[in-house]
Amino acid sequence: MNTKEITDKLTEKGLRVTPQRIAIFEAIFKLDNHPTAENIIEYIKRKHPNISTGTVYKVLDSFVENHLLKKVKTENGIMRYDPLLSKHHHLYCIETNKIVDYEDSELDELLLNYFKKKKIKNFKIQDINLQVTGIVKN
Amino acid sequence: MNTKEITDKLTEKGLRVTPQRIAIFEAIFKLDNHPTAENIIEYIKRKHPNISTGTVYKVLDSFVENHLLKKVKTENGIMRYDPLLSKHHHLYCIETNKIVDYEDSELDELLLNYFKKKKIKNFKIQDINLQVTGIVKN
DNA sequence: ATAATTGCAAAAGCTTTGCATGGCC
DNA sequence: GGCCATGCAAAGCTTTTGCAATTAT
Repeated sequence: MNTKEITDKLTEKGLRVTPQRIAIFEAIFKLDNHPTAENIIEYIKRKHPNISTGTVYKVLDSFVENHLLKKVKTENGIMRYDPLLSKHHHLYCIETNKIVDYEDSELDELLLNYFKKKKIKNFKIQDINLQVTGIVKN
Repeated sequence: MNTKEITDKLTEKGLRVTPQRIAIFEAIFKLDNHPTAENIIEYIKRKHPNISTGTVYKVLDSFVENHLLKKVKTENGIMRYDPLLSKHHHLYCIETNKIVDYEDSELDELLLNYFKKKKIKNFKIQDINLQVTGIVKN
């Protein structure tokens, strides 16, 4: 994801292109492990020491609203950010806090069929999300 | 769940029986909708105006550690508490913030079999949890 | 030009902590 | 009596907010 691609994505969504926004976008891809706001701020401050916390939070919110990122909630309540936009689930490593994306349409169909058959009363399903916790092996 | 039952449960776990602990346990059952710490505090203060925030958090932590409650993380990062201890999933209502328990062994088997067949590389599964978001209908 | 974005600092909101006091076993 | 739990208040941490100054279009 280079600067031109980021610029295009922002423009496409009607968002103004600023150095801060580009830096935040880059950081999320470079950091790669569903970073927290703090991770992002720390990373960016190396090159842009003046970026402010408030700005990063505002930009992240706006990216989530504009479907450029997804917000991922975690065990301890700290939010993390995910650039993978297609439907997917997450594997949570309880030892390292790593979050691994898990994408499989067979699983999604399985779940969809299950709930089609089961028919939960008094509840209209909008989204089904699997959280798998365990340990990453090496 | 009456006072005697609560007392027994606490004793069984080697926890001292105090009026605060009993009140907190009662509150969670009376409130019934996976209450937040704040919900619990507000409820208890009607009868026990002197109970302190710190105590409630400490007691809740200790209950979770001793497997008398489960902690439920939510969309916005505020923790909620669940007295249902058997394996189950949650339906999240995005309109009312209600959390409904969903228990079905057929679903659990389905998931278990799926992952037995799929074999995720480099990951040892400990727990599988489904989060279904949608709208409660009346 | 003008409307949106940034930086800064203050504050909010939930949760944790330390310590003296009090209560349970 | 001894140890554990409570109350209180302070502080911690993540996130939000308000506003003047700056910047993108």
